[in-house]
Amino acid sequence: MTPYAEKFVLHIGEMGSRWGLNRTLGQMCGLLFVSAKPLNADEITEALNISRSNVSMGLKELKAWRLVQPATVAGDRREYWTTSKDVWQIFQTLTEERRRREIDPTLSMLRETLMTEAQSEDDRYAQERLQEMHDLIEMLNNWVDDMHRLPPKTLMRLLKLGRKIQKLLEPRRKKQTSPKTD
Amino acid sequence: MTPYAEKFVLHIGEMGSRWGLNRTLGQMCGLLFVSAKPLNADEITEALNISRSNVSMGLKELKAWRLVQPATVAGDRREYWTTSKDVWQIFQTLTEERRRREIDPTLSMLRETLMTEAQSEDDRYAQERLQEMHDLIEMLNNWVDDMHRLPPKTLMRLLKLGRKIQKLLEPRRKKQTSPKTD
DNA sequence: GTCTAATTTCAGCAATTATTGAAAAGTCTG
DNA sequence: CAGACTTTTCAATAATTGCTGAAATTAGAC
Repeated sequence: MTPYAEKFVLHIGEMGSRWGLNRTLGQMCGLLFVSAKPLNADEITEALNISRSNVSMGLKELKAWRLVQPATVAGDRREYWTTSKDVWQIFQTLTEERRRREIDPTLSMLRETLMTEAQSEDDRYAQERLQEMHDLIEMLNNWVDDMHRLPPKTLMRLLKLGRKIQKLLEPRRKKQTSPKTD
Repeated sequence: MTPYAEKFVLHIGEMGSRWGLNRTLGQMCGLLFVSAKPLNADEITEALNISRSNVSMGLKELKAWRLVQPATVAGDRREYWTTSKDVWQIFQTLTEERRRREIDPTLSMLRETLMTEAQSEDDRYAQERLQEMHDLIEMLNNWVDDMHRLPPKTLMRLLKLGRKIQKLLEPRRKKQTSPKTD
């Protein structure tokens, strides 16, 4: 690994541990991401200075995260690995997987808890908070789903538009009573 | 803590560890969130069955995260603590803090690395990936900033609109050549 | 089938992270 | 400013998480 790539890979490793992966998983992703060609397990082992078995386990996990894909190299029986080279694609996959692993179980828990009856004044207060949390998460989920269904080009346009979007929204208002914008 | 709150608090604790906090920090937040009144450190200690010193350290960290606020109770010299009762507010704070702790340093690293000259073909390839990553993060950052600047009501309206927003976007197009939507 | 190269598994060890109790520091009251 | 109450700090330890090498398994070549 050149110093150029190394700096990036080490940093992404640290970030990985904050993104549901761990240091090694992050480094593996980072390495594959900046590598022009797919790498085999031995190459990863050497580049990251970790054991062969660690690489094997890491690849297994990254497969489960849908962050790496196998590739074949002609005339080589070993398995090679890549990531998507599209950062947006990677970001989406990461987001989807985290949602499945974190948000969905939380929603289930909230729904389940909200089904049980509140036994006291305190419970009723908690119930309200839980309901609000549930509704917010559900709204954000729907929004994310909706955005994913848009053609990527449209989505990018929308993101780049930023708050200018407000101008498209305003003509729809029936009244415009408030002079302040926030 | 009633069984009602307990289920929630324990779950949020587990989630906390995936959101940059840790189990205890998550539990403390969860507990304060569903409590109608501010709690003092001893009450937290008892509710969560952890040591007094752990609570003290936890509160210190949560202050740094801007997730808890001190409150005073008349005629009681001890310090009491609350969280915002507005989930959206909490979500925003969490997002801002994570950005400061995770995204910003990553952006700096990317910029710094992109400043150094590529020494090889491989470096040049890596450089392109880094540039793309940098640009995507920057765009998302700008978008988030922009959204925060909107009045909350408008933002909520926008989120609830989901992909219907596309319809507002389309009249602006000069051509409408593609019949497919994705 | 057998031989060889490649990959996976997993129990044990290492490293990291979280929690505690005891002691120190801080703060309010008269 | 003494005494009682409260909070904080921190070194020691507990718990968790990650990594390794040896052995087992799988897959391809002949």
